[in-house]
Amino acid sequence: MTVSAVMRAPEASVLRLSRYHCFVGELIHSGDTKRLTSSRIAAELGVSDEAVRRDLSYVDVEGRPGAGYAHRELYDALANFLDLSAGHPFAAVGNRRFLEGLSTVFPAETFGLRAVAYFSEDPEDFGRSIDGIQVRSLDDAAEVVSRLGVGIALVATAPEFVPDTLERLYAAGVGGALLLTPVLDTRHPEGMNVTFFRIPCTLKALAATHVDRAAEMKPTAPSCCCDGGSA
Amino acid sequence: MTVSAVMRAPEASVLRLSRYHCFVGELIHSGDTKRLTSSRIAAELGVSDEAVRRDLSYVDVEGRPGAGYAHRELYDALANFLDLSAGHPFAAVGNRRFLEGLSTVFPAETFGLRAVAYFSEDPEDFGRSIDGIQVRSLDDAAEVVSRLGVGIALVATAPEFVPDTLERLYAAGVGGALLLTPVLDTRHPEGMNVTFFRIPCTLKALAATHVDRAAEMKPTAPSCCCDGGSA
DNA sequence: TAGATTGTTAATCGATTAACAATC
DNA sequence: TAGATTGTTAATCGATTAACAATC
Repeated sequence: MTVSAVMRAPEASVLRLSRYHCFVGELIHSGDTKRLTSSRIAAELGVSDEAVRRDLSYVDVEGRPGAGYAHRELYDALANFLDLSAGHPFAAVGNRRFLEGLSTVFPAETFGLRAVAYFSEDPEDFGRSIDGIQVRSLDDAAEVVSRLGVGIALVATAPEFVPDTLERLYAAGVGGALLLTPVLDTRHPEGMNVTFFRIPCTLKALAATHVDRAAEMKPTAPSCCCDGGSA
Repeated sequence: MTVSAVMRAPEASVLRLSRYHCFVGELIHSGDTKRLTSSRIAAELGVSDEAVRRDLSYVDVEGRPGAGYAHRELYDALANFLDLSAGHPFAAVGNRRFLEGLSTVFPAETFGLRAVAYFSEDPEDFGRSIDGIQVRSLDDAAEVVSRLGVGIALVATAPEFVPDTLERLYAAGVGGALLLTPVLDTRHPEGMNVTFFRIPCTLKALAATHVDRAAEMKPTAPSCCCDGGSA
């Protein structure tokens, strides 16, 4: 990155950069020593190598022409850019069963993250623990969040609890939330960064595209999903 | 839609159209009779009204200038465009706990979808039921999927089972999958439409943006998240 | 050096926004 | 009719791809 040409990285780049962070973390973890070049990252992750270099230009790291990037250096630079610590803490909100099941679907440590607080909207869940972490009421959010220094949360409550949950998390100091509960209405605390992920909408979109009605119109274009149908 | 100007709807439009489908479905369900205009949809869903009209131009429906769209007509046209039936069936794959918890996070019927088959990779789960549906082995996928006419699936297995799961689903006739398990590698059966959703990457991206380092560079631009920070 | 790969500029592509005539 | 809203065209914006000089 040249010092003068500081510019905002597009959302899409930030998302890809976070994938590179996961990927390089995995390489380091597995003791990989092969050359780490933009085209290797690109091939592995299904993006173009120009995109990788363009994305990395937002990050304070330098590659070596002819050689590529140093694993650790790149990892640290990405972590720094993304404001991530080692085993970056996050909170999760949802019913106990879901939270329990989640940890096998998404083994946080593998990705350099760490669940440090669980909240539920169901009083029956309070006090029970998941992986040694007590499930608590959102009433405790402010205390827990500030004590553990949590800035981001995964939210998967029932739909009716979403607005309240987001407000309480934000009030407690959580600045960013990934919302897995589908809600149509996007209102949320001003200043809070919320990523809305809508399972039903994504499923519906899949129903639409898997028999692509428009396929007959673009016979020359490459097939829709071969180069990574990511969202 | 004019008949001659058939063109492929962009991915982003399809995703928004599926949100309109959810939204209009909810309006119908709640007996709403207020005018249904592009600007109303736009305001409610946090998109621009031009985008709504542009999106709807891909769909075989006509609005009435000065009046807007007929609820039912629009709903049916959207369902038709998206290839959706009423209570569109989908399968879900994951551990039992997660699947159980999922149904409160994502009440499918509310969104015009219906879980008709559950699969687990854990033999302990086989035979137990969730909401009256037996959890089965993926060995039964072909039979179940073809019998129930399932075309799409929600996949949330542990990471190591993902490639096998996708292959078996595809072999069983499932053409589209939403993958909630984070995987870096995007390889999947050719011809299968897979949407990769990566919880850890999205969380990391949130860590990056909630203290937006680049904010100081674009003082004139509107704040990043006020008009719907959707992904 | 020769080969490989970076970082960046220019060209392309696609999607969003603005604007407005058509029309209920 | 007058007011409101559609459908679409043109203008803008942003992101991706291509290309290549710089450089290890």
